[in-house]
Parts: sequence; structure tokens; C-alpha cells
Amino acid sequence: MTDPKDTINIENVVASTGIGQELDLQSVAMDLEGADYDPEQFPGLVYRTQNPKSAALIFRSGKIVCTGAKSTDDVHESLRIVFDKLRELQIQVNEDPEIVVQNIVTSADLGRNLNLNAIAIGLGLENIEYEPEQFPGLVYRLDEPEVVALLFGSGKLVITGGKKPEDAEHAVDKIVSRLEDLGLLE
Amino acid sequence: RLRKWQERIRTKDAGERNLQFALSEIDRMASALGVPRSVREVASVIYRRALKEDLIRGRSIEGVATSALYAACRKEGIPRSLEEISEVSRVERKEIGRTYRYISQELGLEMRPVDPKKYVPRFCSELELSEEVQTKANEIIEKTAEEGLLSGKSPTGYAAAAIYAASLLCNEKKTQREVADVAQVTEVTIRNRYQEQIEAMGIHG
DNA sequence: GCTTTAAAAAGTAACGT
DNA sequence: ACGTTACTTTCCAAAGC
Repeated sequence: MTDPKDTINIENVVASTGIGQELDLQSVAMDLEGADYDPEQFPGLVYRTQNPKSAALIFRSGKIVCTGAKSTDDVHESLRIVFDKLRELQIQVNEDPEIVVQNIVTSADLGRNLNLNAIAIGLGLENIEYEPEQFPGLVYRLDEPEVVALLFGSGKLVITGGKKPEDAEHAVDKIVSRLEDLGLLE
Repeated sequence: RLRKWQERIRTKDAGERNLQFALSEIDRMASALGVPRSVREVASVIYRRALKEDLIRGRSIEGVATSALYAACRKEGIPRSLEEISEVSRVERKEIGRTYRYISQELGLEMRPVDPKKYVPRFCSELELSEEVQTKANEIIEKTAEEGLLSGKSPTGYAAAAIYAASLLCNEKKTQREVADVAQVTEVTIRNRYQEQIEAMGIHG
């Protein structure tokens, strides 16, 4: 009996920050190796870090979005690399800019197959979205924590929309007890 | 004062014209799909509700009309797949799907997932398969769905595989290609669902 | 609403061989 | 009949259209 909480894995962390300085993205794009900048397509410049792996979207305003990291520590490490790269280009970067985690994507495994049809009825059709013709996962929105869960027939699930790693744990707990109450986790 | 009054008339007329357009589109698509009048009426009611709840803002009239028809077909127990619906609509499949999910949620339609058995009579008759095959296909769907095999699977592909299996069992074989064309799924999907279904049924052949 | 970025889940589709 | 690639869904920030 594996506790589903022990199967939780953070797959992606999205965070935002800012260097407190406006940027000339055209010149940053020239000087920064591996930078992708196409203002016609998107106003942000894309810069990828290898270790840890992530993608940073850098904007003219100096605000930055970091995505793709596997932990909040990796987000800080990735952004530290981005800040240092910008400093190498003689750009002033605040000492340690505030980094705000905006979204954490997690996967987990309930360890049993799920009858999504029964779960759709059990959780209440008004509380879920399940359209297997369009997507195999059942979409379940929780109020507390405020996250969205995707449940699959295999018993695997995805939790997204949370801002703290604990959000996913609480969500898994609630989902497990809800399904147990309904007698649908067997 | 007069201006405001004229404007009200103008918007009222425009709204009336839009409603007429939507209803005629529903009628046109319903005819092309060959669904009964009752479905068109249900679709019209859904469309009017969407209009009343102001769900059309930011969306196309055609998209909402098509989604209302898709929902009505399901509600009346004679579903058409998004693929089939998109063939008679000027709106693309993806947009119909997302608009349907939106109005379904906002109007609280509480739509149940489509039962693959609902596709059996129509697909079988297009394939000119006997009543016996239909009954067998329904049995396969019923039994394997109970065992949880249906979770996450597309209803059309699931029905297609059961019909293919039933046609073999009843010696009225149709090829995977023939069934795939009628159900608008790929042979790969039929093969995958078929393998799971016969295994769950304990059939070897 | 759209554009871009990342990531997982599982099903389906469209390629090429 | 394989295998690979790619698309569907959820979340979020950013700036601009």
C-alpha cells in the first residue's frame, strides 16, 4: 500500500520576477548566446538554461518569467544564472529580486485503475468536465486548495494551478478521501 | 431621445436577425445530418438559453449554434461525433468542442459521457450489418465497459472496435478500414480497442 | 481572446518505413 | 504493422495586439 502522497512528483514550476531595470531586448538578443527574440511573434525574449533545464522569458520592462524547472530551488538557480548572464552584459540587476512562484505542475499515482464514468457521476456532473472524445482525462476543480486535477483511467493524475508544493499533497488527500467515500477507489 | 429610441430598435432588429440566422443554421446542419425535428427544437432551446445568459459574447454565433446542435444530439440520445458535426459546420472541430464545453458548463446541462452503444445502430446500418451483429456489439460494449475498459476512450472508436469484433463473431466480417471509415476513426484505434475488448471478453479470434 | 514557454497524464492521428 | 512525432487538456506569468 503505497501512499499516493509518496508518488507526488513536481514536473514544472512557473515563477515571475524582475530585475528592476528596463531592457533593450534587441541588443540583449545580439549579445546573449542562444537567445530567441522575435517581437513580431511574441514580445518576450526566450533564453534557455541547461543546468537546471528551464526557459526564461525576458521582457522589455525587465520582468522575467521562468518555466520548466523541476523544483523551486531549480527556479532560483536558473534565475541566478539568468541574472549573472545579464550582469555580464553590463546590465544592472537588483541584488536579489523577489521571485514569486505562480504555478506548480505535479503528477501522482493513486495506484488503482479508475472508472471515470462512475467518478463523473459520483463527484457530480456539475463539478467536473469529462469529454473523452476530446481528452482522456477527467477535469476536477478543487476549491481548497485552489487547484485543478486531471484524473486518468490508469489512476495517474496531474495537479496544476497550485502555488506551494503542499497544495498538491492536500489535493491528493482530498481526492483520495472523496473517492474512498464514494467507494470508487477499489 | 429619438436617437436612443432608434438605437434600441436597431439593436433589437440586429438581435432578431442574428437569432434567425442561428436558427436557420441549426436547421441547415440538422438537415445535413439527418436528425429528427425534435433535436432541432432542443438545439434551438439551448441556443436561446445561451443567448439569454449572454454566453455568445466573444464567440461566434455559428460556433454556439453548432455546439447547441452537438449538445442536443447527445441529449436526445442520437449523438454525432465532433468530426461529423464539423463536416456540416463552418466552424472547426476544436472550436466546436471548446464552445460546447463552455455552454455545457455555464448552462449546467450536466451532460453524461456519450455511451458508445448509442452509435451502434447507425454505424451498423451504414455497414449493412444484421440485428445479430448489433446485439453482439452492444454486449461487448456493455461487458467491457463494466470492467473499466472505457475510461478515457473515445466513444466512436470504442463502438467501432466492438462492431468490428461482432462482425467477425457473427460471420459477417467487415474490414477494419470499412468500419473505420463509417466511424471516422483510424484503423489503429480500432485495432487497439479491439485487442483490449476481446481479451477482456475472453475471446480468441 | 490570441501570441510564447514548460511539464505531466493517455488517447488519437498522421507521417514514414 | 511497426515507430516517431505531434496534437488534444489543465495551470500561470509576462507585453502587446
